[in-house]
Amino acid sequence: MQRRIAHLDMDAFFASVELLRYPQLAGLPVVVGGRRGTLAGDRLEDFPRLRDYVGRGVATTATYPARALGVHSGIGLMKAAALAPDAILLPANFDDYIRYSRLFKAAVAEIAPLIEDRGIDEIYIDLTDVAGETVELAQRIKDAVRTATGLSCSIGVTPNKLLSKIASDLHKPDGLTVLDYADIPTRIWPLAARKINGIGPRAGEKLDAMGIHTIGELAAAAPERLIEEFGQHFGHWLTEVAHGRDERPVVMEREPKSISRETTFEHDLDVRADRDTLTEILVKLCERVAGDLKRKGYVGRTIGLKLRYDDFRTVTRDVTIEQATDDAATILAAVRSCLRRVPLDRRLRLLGVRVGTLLPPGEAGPRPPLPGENLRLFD
DNA sequence: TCTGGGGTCCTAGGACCC
DNA sequence: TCTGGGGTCCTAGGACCC
Repeated sequence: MQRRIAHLDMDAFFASVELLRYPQLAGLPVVVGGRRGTLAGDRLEDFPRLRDYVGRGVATTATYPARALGVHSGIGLMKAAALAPDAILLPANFDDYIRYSRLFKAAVAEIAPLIEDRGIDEIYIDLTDVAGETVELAQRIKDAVRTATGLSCSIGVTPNKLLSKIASDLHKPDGLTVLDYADIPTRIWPLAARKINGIGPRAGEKLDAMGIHTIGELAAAAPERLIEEFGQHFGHWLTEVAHGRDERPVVMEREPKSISRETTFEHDLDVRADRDTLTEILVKLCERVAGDLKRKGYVGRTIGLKLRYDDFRTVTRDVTIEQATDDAATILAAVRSCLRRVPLDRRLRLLGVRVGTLLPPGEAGPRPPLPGENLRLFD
């Protein structure tokens, strides 16, 4: 039986939440990003402008008027300032966004409970067993989200997650798009291959170089050629998605695989001259990761260190310890052993700490045997 | 004055085991 | 002048996503 899967994406989520608080900014180019700062007053002329920003932040979200000027999420704020110097720059208020995220998800769950979380502003919804005609149902969900939050969203409904993700983006903002397999040649194939979730900048570039620009051209490409260029797994997947095939289920719960914290410094730090500062940062990162683990009730066995040099090269080292932990001092000791294995001949711009191989609450059983420990002869 | 922070998944080689 | 084959775990890096 054919499924009915929705993808719901909040429109310019962070920026839209900010506009609820500052309605006087409606219709203006607004960018959310940068380090936290405080706003002075409510008058329009008191809001900080992009042109005054100095630092290493990136844009998290931009309102549609800001996007029209070329400011998209992920762009460096200094670069964005060159494109839209008069745009208003607001610091992110994550507590607010989490609050609104819970509100919209709860509103959807009242109508359709089978929801998969895809981050703070996106969900998949399995509507297969929910009664009602598709367009009316999708409109009901949009209305419920608006009533609960005052915010608009875009929805795509199709037989699978892959197509719904593409469909929800087709008529943003405030979109409602329903597609079936029969629509693939006319609605999906003309789109750029990069529109497929999972084809990023690198794969997109490589496809371009192969003369494959649209999803239709990808569907027409010889599967053997794609496998030759991209490997068995990814190559085969490219053929499948180009034809709109995707059987992934909507999954409600998932155990986390790792928990991490990282920070980019205001300016690059020198390993010798700034060693005390770096030490302090690393200790704090370990404490924050340990706090996250405790709060969420996990322990982990793989402790990782990440660092990024001033030339943006990133290296990681990790070590697996015997006993899973959520203890800051234990994590720090493991991080220290990682630090000894990494070249420290350049200035640093980032440090990060990660704990993986997590055990869910209550499953922190006996440590697994070390290699060679279970020595048995002749069995 | 380029390029955040928190994640997942895949690949690939070596160690080790049966 | 022979030296399998399959499996898991560990580590490092990279692509990608929100």
